[in-house]
Amino acid sequence: MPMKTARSANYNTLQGRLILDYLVSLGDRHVTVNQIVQHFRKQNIPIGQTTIYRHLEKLYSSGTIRRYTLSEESACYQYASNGKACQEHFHLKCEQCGELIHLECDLLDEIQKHVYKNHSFRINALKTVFYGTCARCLKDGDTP
Amino acid sequence: MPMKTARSANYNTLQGRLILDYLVSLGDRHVTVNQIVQHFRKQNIPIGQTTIYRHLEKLYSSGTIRRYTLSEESACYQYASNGKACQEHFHLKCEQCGELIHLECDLLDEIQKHVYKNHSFRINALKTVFYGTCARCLKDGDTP
DNA sequence: TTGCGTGCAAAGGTTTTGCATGGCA
DNA sequence: TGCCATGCAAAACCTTTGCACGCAA
Repeated sequence: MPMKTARSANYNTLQGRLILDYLVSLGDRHVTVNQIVQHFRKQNIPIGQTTIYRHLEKLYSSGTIRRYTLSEESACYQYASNGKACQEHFHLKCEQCGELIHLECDLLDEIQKHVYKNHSFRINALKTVFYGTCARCLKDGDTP
Repeated sequence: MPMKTARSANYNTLQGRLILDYLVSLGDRHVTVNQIVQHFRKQNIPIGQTTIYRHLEKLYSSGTIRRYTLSEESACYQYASNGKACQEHFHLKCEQCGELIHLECDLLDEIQKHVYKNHSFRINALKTVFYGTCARCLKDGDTP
């Protein structure tokens, strides 16, 4: 009998390939579900939004893409290009300009250890994003 | 003539008082709009959710309460009692059971300072959530 | 009396779910 | 052939808006 784990089979389908290819092609830009729907509609390859939601969920769970909740709008998704390396550091996302900063810093390593030791919580660096304001936007908005 | 600014008159109404009193009574805990609705419904003092939304908006604009957009759920509100409370700590969200943990820890304060000093990034602790696995779920899922 | 406050209903938007059909393996 | 994937429709949510009426000042 086939191992009936709680995981999906991950069939190789046209829609699945198209969605991932599109995200990869965007490089470090991020898109909303609606933008993805529009993209394929323009190409006359309409893909149901339900399908898109379900693929994004899978890709997000597996760490292939990142998910952001910028402002109060809908969620944004972005390909986690350098997959491996990014598991070992955190990400800073500027709420103003949307820039994503990869934070390579020993302090962050300490955080993970500290929170695990003292608070019994295992941080998932893949999904954790620090929101805030980047240096450029801090300068621009000095006197609002 | 009365200054006709874009601001409202802020009448002193029963509903307005009840809502603020409730938030104050919660101390540093935060609640969603729905929780507020339920609270008053239980007391047989039902207040329309529209009214609650509008009061929260005013209180938020004036800085009387804080607003969180934790995880992907609905917004949370909390009385800005002493200026301290939740803006000076982070939140941990368990990906397994969904529990939200308030992390009171000096180390986190250091993070903010460090990231600002060394990486010129101002972290928004209100928005930032650490995702991971809580103590209970770590135990439960030891051997999956 | 004036005009904001209230709350019902309805609309708007995002995301999820039910279900029958289609397609991968 | 057995499931999973797909996608339409509908539901489930959260939040906002329109409107008539009530109430504070």
